[in-house]
Amino acid sequence: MARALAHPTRDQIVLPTVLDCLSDPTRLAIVCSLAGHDQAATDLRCGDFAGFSGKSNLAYHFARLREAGLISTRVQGTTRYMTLRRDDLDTRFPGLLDSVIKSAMSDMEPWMPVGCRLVCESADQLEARPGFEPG
Amino acid sequence: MARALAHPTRDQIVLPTVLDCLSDPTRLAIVCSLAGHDQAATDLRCGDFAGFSGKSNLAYHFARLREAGLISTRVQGTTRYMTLRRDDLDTRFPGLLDSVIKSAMSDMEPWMPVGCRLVCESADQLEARPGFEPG
DNA sequence: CTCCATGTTCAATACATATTGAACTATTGG
DNA sequence: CCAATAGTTCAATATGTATTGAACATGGAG
Repeated sequence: MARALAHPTRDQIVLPTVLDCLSDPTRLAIVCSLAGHDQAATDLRCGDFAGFSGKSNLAYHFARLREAGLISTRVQGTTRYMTLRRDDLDTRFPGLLDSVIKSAMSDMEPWMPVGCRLVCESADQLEARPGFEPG
Repeated sequence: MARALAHPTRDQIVLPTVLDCLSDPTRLAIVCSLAGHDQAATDLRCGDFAGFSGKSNLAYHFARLREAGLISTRVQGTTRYMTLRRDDLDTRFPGLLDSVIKSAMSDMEPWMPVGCRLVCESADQLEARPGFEPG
């Protein structure tokens, strides 16, 4: 069921909700990972963030990010691929996402959840994915 | 007592805390008011935000803003004058404050607490202040 | 000194949040 | 069909948050 998940429209995205989403260290790290992955060949799956927290906790955070309009989730089989809604966010709040990500990247150490570097600093695990073929 | 309130150092300011502060509609409105008041002759007092909420609730929000490093509070007699820590924030998180404020200003209506326009849209009350003298 | 205004502190409340583990629902592959 | 995989949903918990009103502290004005 629920083949297509509910996403807010561009103009349903509201600033306080977005900021609240970004204020959580785990979610901020997720967003940074997605941003750093922007031009890669594949989107990231839930499982790629296994180092961040437990599965059920990740599902919770992904739902919050999706409902706030920060990410879009594409369902494909049993896996879900996530993308940052860059265009929508840049249109709605110009410059916001860039400055947040840049600020976050410059000093993550104090607040970043353990295991984030797995996704942030390398794409090695991508090649380790079953069925992965480089572009 | 407590002639000088505790303020965090510039490098003690952390991104998630700042975002969390800005994610509350009341605090976001306060910050916007302070930003819009930047080049005026006087700083804003607690009482200038009376329309936002009750006194004790405002004290709570101002403490949060101060402890997060967003505003600095100068005590003078029984009144407290507030300023945005623009330089510190711009140094620490370049572009962040501007984009947040610009985004907030562009569509406040949906989330802004009642009474905000009192401070945002006019400076009439400044002249109504006891002892106010225009520059 | 006494009144008044400004703002804080405290206790109580109602509510939201992040995190956990266990149970459940698909979907894929042998 | 069977087993494994990916991820959700639910219930429980612990903790943080915003908001309120009443009581308190402090400084200025008559």
